[in-house]
Amino acid sequence: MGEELLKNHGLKVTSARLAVLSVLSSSPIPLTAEAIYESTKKEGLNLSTVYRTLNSFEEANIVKKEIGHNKESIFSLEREEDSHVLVCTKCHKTVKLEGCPYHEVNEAIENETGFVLEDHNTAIYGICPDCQKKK
Amino acid sequence: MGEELLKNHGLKVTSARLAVLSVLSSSPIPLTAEAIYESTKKEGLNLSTVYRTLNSFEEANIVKKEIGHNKESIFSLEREEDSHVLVCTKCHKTVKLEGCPYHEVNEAIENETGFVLEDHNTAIYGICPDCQKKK
DNA sequence: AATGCAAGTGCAAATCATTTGCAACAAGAA
DNA sequence: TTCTTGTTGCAAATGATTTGCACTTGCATT
Repeated sequence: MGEELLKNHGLKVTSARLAVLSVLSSSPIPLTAEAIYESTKKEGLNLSTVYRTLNSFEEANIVKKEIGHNKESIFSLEREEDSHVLVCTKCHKTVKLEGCPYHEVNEAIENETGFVLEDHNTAIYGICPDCQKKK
Repeated sequence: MGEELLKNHGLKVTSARLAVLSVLSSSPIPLTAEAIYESTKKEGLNLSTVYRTLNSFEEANIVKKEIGHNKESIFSLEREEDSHVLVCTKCHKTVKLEGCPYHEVNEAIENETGFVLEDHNTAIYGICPDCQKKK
């Protein structure tokens, strides 16, 4: 399944890329390079290969790279609809949001200032109701 | 002038802290630890002292720490009004915004989901009108 | 003003995420 | 199959930030 995708984006089909792609496509939330590396242990990928793969994917617009809660990069497949996820910084539970909550606001800023805003993150961090109780 | 501030927050008054404070208070935009270090060259501070100072300041809620455009931490004084800055990623020109553009949206998300959102960044990145023309 | 102790500091070394140089290797065009 | 070029592994480099340790300083207490 990943083969098509890779070819369409002008990338050679390799087992490393297929492995990374498969991990990403089965994850509902953005992952760190490290996490992807762990999930591909069976394929025996090298961590730097994972990084290089993710970077090619990003250039090819197959994945989106954002900055995670602790400054590490996190990667997720570029999906059609821009869905956003709330992530609890305590328990890592996640909740999907419909659409992009910041879309209108950003558009307004662009119109008022003439700036073109950088693509924003799809992961929004906070503390979930359960973890608030556990306080 | 910084002495009061430090004491009020239960921090010892040291020359390092006063120096960092003075650099921060005369900057309209958030700075990296490196930049602060450079600006305090005359005082001969050690870079790790700058980091430690900034971290104490953050714990004491004197400064706000955010993630800059290239993943480095950037620090700014915690000012009363939450003013936001647009920063051009090409020329680094900055534009102040009035108030917090994301306030209502975030509140809505909190109400809908029960999450308490993490404090968000005051630096918003994009490309300014001039740099767009220079394309 | 002298003293004592906890907190602050400099320095060098450690750490963490990420990148890079280089040699070996595999994908896909010819 | 062969050739060219992109891809990978490995180990070492990098850059931002942190930390261990010995020394110094702020400041509360004599």
